[in-house]
Amino acid sequence: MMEDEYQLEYFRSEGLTRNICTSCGKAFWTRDPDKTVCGDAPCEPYQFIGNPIFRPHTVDEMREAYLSFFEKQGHTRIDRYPVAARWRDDIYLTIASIADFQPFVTSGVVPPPANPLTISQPCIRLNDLDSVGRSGRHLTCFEMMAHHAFNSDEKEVYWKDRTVELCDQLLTSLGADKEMVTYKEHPWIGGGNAGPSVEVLIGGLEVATLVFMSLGKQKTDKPPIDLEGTPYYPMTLRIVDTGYGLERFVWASQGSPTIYDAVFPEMVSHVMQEAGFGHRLHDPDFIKILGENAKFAGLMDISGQRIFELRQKVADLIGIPVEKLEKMIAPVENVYAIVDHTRCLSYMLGDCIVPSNAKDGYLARLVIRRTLRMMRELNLDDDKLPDLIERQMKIIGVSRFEQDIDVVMEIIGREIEKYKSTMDRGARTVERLAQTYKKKCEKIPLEELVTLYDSHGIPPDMVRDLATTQGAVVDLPDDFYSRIADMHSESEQVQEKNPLFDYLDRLARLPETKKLYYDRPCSMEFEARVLEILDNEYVVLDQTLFYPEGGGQPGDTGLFLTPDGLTVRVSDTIKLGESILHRIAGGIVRKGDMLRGILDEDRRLSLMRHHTATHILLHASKEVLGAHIHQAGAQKGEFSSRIDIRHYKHITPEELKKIEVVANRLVMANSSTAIGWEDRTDAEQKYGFCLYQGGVPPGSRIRVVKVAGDIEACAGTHCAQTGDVGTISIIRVEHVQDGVERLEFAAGLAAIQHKHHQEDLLNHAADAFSVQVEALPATAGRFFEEWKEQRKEIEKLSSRISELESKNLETIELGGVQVLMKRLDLPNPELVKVATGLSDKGGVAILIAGGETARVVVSSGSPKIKAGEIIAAVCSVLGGKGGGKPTLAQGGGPDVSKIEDALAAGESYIKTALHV
RNA sequence: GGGCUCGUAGAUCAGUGGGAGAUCGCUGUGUUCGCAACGCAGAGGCCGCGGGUUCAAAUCCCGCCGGGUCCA
Repeated sequence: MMEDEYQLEYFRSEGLTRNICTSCGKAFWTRDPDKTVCGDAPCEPYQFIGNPIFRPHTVDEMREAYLSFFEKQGHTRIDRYPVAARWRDDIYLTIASIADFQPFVTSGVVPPPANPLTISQPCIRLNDLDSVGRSGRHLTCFEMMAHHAFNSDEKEVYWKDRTVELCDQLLTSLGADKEMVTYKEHPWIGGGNAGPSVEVLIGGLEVATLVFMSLGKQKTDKPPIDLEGTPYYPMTLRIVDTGYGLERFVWASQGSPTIYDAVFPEMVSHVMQEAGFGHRLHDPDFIKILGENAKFAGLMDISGQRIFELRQKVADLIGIPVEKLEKMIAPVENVYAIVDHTRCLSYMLGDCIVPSNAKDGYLARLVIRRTLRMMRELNLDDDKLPDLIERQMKIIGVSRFEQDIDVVMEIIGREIEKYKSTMDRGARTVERLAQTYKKKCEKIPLEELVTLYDSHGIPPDMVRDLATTQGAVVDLPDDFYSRIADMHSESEQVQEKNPLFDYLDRLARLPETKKLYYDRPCSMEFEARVLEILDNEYVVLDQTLFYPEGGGQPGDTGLFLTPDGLTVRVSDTIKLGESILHRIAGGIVRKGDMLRGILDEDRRLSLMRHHTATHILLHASKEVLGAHIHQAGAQKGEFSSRIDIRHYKHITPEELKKIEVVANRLVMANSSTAIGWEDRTDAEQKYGFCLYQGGVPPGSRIRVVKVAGDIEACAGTHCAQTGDVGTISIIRVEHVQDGVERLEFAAGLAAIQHKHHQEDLLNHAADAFSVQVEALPATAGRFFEEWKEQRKEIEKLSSRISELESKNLETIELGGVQVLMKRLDLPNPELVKVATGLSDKGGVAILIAGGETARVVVSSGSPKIKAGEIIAAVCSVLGGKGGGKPTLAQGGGPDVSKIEDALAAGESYIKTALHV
């Protein structure tokens, strides 16, 4: 597949030959004609440990060396993008440098910020979490250094030969020997795109991948190529997508045992000191063991069970028992992982991710909890985590982050508290469970472990450890986590297709609907010609003032006036493709007619006020709560609207009032709203990704709305001045999910209406107590207190009554048993007391209370008489049912007039039972 | 966004349709020079809220509110 793609003129002119790896069978290019293996793991072991390939560089030095090299080669240096991929709705985290430019640049909709360009993009990948710290080379967070060129028919920048040539020159500029480099052919398919690619290997380490993205699943006018049974079409853009691993370059430049030692020297030594084995850093035997371990780990894919194989191999080589090795290595691996994870967290939190139980916030929490778990294994106190993260942020450079370091510290502190309480709660739950199963002499079943993990977040190995100390046995299979994964994957659902999509073909023939609502946001009437009518339900016009649903703003409603003078109701407006559909409810509209359109003015104005108010509130929240505030969803309405914002704790009533005041100050400042279409790339560079609060709009140009300091890409209709909003009143705050707070508010007249509604509620409540509204809180409090006291008093009195009653009651003797049968109009608890007072002494009582319905209590102290059976007989006379235990039963029935008969039925039952 | 799970005394929790409970804490009291420990007595509950089913709901069903947790 694609063999021809690798016959580069550059390879030929430089004298490289194409060999086949005797180990893996893959083709590779090399300057050494005798080379037989491709140079990748596991075909070739690391050769650079203790024997660096490049001149020594720190992380910062290496990044600078790379970027300035490509700058000198005509590339423009671009600032890094955030690790939270807010410009995309398909991934949460930035996983590669090219992710910065997807989908709009790579699909050709938008020009790149520069061409060619170079960047060092921090990326986060959590796929190989288990290997981090152990393999010596895996990281959750790494910087992908890259140079990208975007080639089109109009502009050819450079392609394969130049890319490989630049790579060669870069490597030699860093001090590498060109003879050692191999280029392995590695066709690349992923994410709907494909193309030839080469992996760049040196000293047994893959340091870069050069991808030539040139094919896509999306249809173009060029003939397709078949790859693995799927047709791929040549793309309009051919993209040079390179990825150079910054950390791997630094590692290879230092030749240290692991990547972690090279990348985070200060952090590794700090955490080692904290964990109490810092002295080992200078122990040559220990360093040798680490080196051997890393070399073997480099040759293996260590996941799951493979870690045991690795341990065995290294132990054999060094000649110590595997248990001893485990004891030495495992804590160091934890140190490495902690150091990696804390840097990952610095980027996540520094780039304003808020930990949560959903979405990207969950990924942050996952990493935090993993880190805490490993710290506990090293006996490091939880409270040391903020310090570690602070150190990392300072090493990276605090100015490189948007989030305030104090906020990051507070977030971490809160997460530690949450983790502690989850673990404490978990420990208690496990303890109880262990006792239960221990008593039953059973193993704790898998099912319980699944519930503990899935519903309570308690990892199974913790359950096992805790249960064992309680003396219980746990049934824990090795493939626990994959079982959980299987369980979850069963519940996948299919996405519903938009039924309107069927109209797209018909609409494609029509000209784009002219959007009058942008030019004349305050106009409410217009004339337009009918271009098309779909299924007598949707009307398409040549132009319209009706705003279609979008950005959380509902579509406009209103009327059409036809040439015949008839009115047709417009119940909704929807955008589909480049056309705007007006949904009509009945009425007759003909193609070609000129119509007069009239909006529901009050509704539309209210929606505009709410939309502008949404932007103002977001800005006010940011001012009060911090830089991390961004929108997690919003819905506008005519009478109230809501905006969901990311925040790491509950908004207090004081903060809420402050937000409301700030928002209303912005309203009163009466600043003008500025709205304009801007080039997407320019806007992103100018305003940052805060632009995308309500999702990412498509297209090369975006509509930028500036309201009171807030700048967003937004398609909605807005007030011309902030003062037009009138007033903003926050109705309530709601906690939607962890890390997300919902503000519900009303603007303009709706705020006044809301105030009226609140007043009505208060007045009604005050009327019920016959007091003034001002006295309401005190009065309600007093009533509730008195109610509770009186309830207690009633309880006391009625138990006193039942005491007195039971003293006065006359029993009869039947077959040696004291029997009481009586109508007694007392509440049920007292009936029970009277009855059990007798049955406790061996007697039997049948008590019936009258009222709306009859209530029966039967109590028996005699083994011969079952209360549950008597009650059935008694209640059936009363037309009802009842039941209970042999000693005590309760029931009732609607037929109050039959109480005497019911007592008689009870008596005859007892007589039969006692053979009297 | 989807799934699971929990809301009962100040705290931690039992209670699978029929008498609201345990442990700790709290108050008083006894023993003590005093404290601790212990003995005795007592206070403390809209069983999250609202509907429904039932003769009867803390318990079953539905909705809401509030926590927790796993996954994408």
